[in-house]
Amino acid sequence: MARRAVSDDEGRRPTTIRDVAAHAGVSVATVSRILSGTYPSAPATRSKVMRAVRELDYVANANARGLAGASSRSVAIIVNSVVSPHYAHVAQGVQTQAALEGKLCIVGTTGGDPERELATVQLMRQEQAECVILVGNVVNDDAYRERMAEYARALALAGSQLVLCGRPALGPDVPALVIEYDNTGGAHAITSHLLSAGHRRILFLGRREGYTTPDSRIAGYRKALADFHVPHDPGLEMDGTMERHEGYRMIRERLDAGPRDFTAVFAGNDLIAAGARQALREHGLRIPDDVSMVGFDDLPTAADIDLTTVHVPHEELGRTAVRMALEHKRTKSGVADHVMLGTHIVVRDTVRPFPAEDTSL
Amino acid sequence: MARRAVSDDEGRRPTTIRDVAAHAGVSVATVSRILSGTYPSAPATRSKVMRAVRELDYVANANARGLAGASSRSVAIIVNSVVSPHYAHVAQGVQTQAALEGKLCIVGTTGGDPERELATVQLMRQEQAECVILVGNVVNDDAYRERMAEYARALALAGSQLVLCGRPALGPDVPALVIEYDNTGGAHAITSHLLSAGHRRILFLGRREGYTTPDSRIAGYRKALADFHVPHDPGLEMDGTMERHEGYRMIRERLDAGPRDFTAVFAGNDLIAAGARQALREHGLRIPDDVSMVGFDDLPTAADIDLTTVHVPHEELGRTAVRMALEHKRTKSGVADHVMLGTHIVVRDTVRPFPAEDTSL
DNA sequence: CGGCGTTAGGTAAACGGTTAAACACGTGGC
DNA sequence: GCCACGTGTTTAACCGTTTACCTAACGCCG
Repeated sequence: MARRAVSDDEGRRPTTIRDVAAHAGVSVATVSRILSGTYPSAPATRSKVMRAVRELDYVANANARGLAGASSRSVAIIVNSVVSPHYAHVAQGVQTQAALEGKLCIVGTTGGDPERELATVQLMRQEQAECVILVGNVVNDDAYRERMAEYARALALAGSQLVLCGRPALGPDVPALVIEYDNTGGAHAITSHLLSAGHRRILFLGRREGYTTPDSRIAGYRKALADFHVPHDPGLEMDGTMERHEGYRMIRERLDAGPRDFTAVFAGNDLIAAGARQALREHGLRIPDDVSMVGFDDLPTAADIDLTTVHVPHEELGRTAVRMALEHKRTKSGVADHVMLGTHIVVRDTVRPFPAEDTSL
Repeated sequence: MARRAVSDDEGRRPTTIRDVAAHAGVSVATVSRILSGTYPSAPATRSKVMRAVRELDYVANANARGLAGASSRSVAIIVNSVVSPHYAHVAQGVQTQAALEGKLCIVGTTGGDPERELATVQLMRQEQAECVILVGNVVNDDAYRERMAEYARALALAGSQLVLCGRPALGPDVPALVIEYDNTGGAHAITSHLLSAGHRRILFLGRREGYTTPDSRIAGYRKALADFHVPHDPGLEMDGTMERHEGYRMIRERLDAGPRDFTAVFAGNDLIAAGARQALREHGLRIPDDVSMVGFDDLPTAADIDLTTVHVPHEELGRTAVRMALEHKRTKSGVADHVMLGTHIVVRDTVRPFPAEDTSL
């Protein structure tokens, strides 16, 4: 008794495992076993089944499979935006490693809105994602952190795993993995690079109090100043977000406000650097002849403008996130749950020595 | 009769709709109906249920939901690579529109390998994606096309929908939507821009015979030459893929091979342009003073290097793909199934007039 | 006061797989 | 000749929802 006696060709029900079983003359269970591969089976049966699968062009229904308890699911990644190169490269790493492990990758974007981020995590929980990877910069707020910790616990309870990628840990007993990279160290190194070249008035572009990434970058900047015994002038730190046009705006405003009072620029990331560079050039200032400049991230754009910058292992960040999450789920919490990847500076051609009038070093 | 009498706190089964029903003192069906919202319900019952949901932190299992026939599923996008800006921007559009329609977005990458692309489509079919969006450049091969047509039919049969985004149609009776943009027109326009400025020897970078995107761009280039009665010199077309380092290589090889025999460069896309620009500068050639240059795509990098280029509506491409697919599924094939989005040139600062010695125009 | 439309909620059958347990069927040991 | 055994397959019980169908309760009117 066919479920549908009508013979309309259009809306025909897709082939199920039952159809395959019938076509091959075996039971449904046998087909399932042979397809999962995880069971002994007679070669003759096997080939019968495979032929049926091919002839009917059968593919298993992932929903049914997931429901029935077969584990292979998917990996979720949540980013601010797909077009931002920083996120894109991490996403690429996640995608690569996920494919390697035979899982697929569902992405959500938040546009930087913590509310949407929280909501998206819930969505991924619904979706039964094997792990949920949260990437990058976020507001550093207690209430937010507490909510996220709650979600981490909910995910763990559902057999999933929260991974924080490029952002600090939530707290000591929150079941989340953390993959960081050394923002402060990188910022310290590249600021030192400028200081060693003799620069003393270094403009920092992209401060944003209460946001994890700029906060730790500026911390490295300040520490380097202190190490070189250069007095810290808060007036040299400009507020702004990590976008190209913000870099443009900040330089613009600075130069419009009065005479130039800096010899070098530390852009919070390479995008800001690109925007800042354009504004500087529009003001007739050449890099590095008139002003030295460094950035952060080592995005492709840095190569275009020959920018000395800090290399961040974006793809490895993403790959490691997936690898660790899956590993952690296999061997229940045997491995480390917090790693810090290194950064290093990439010297190109945007820094010139500056003859220090005051060699207090 | 609890499924598990053991009281281990760790591996507790996640809460199901049954738990919610029990906790609220109603039946499972009622909970389901109230959560889907699509049913009358007494306010009292409603609030009881909502409270239970909140107290138990319940989220529905998407697999079960999908299995049981609730339609809201997900949108799949398949791209060459997430980090390539071209794909990233389309992906952003897809992601945006999907979120707007309340669906989430699963992505697959192919690395440009047709085999992997085919495999990924199968994966998405398993996953019950509402539509499968294939983005961008691909080999133009009959066998491949036939296989993809097969998959399009399989998807349609399973209630899904194949969408080709930025690539030509498969054939007249293949159930696939096509969202294209005007490669040939854009290439024609920007080549004309160079020709109008007096350039006659225009080097084309990034020919790749049998690939849809470069093929149609070079077609526009040739047509513009013909329209201006400029003899076509195949020696001015250089083979290469659409990557930055390829642009660098091509210029490098050209200039190493002999004296410069072109006054302008048409880079197959902006990435090639960026690479080519670097190679030209290393040879002491300035843009646009010594050599004019144009690109294609209008990626962010084009703004960095002030490149005159062709704007492609990447995000809109992605958004339209999702919108049309979903629309098409609602109103069975009422709407158009093939649209061509326009392109236009963006004039920046990489083209200078070239005093023509031969004004055959 | 009994019949009836309406409304809110319950019952149970799918959905398409997986998998533990039962089973059929030679095979070799005693 | 009987039994324990291993191999390959089937049977049937789930997995967590949705939803078609049914029922209880409640006015309302003749």
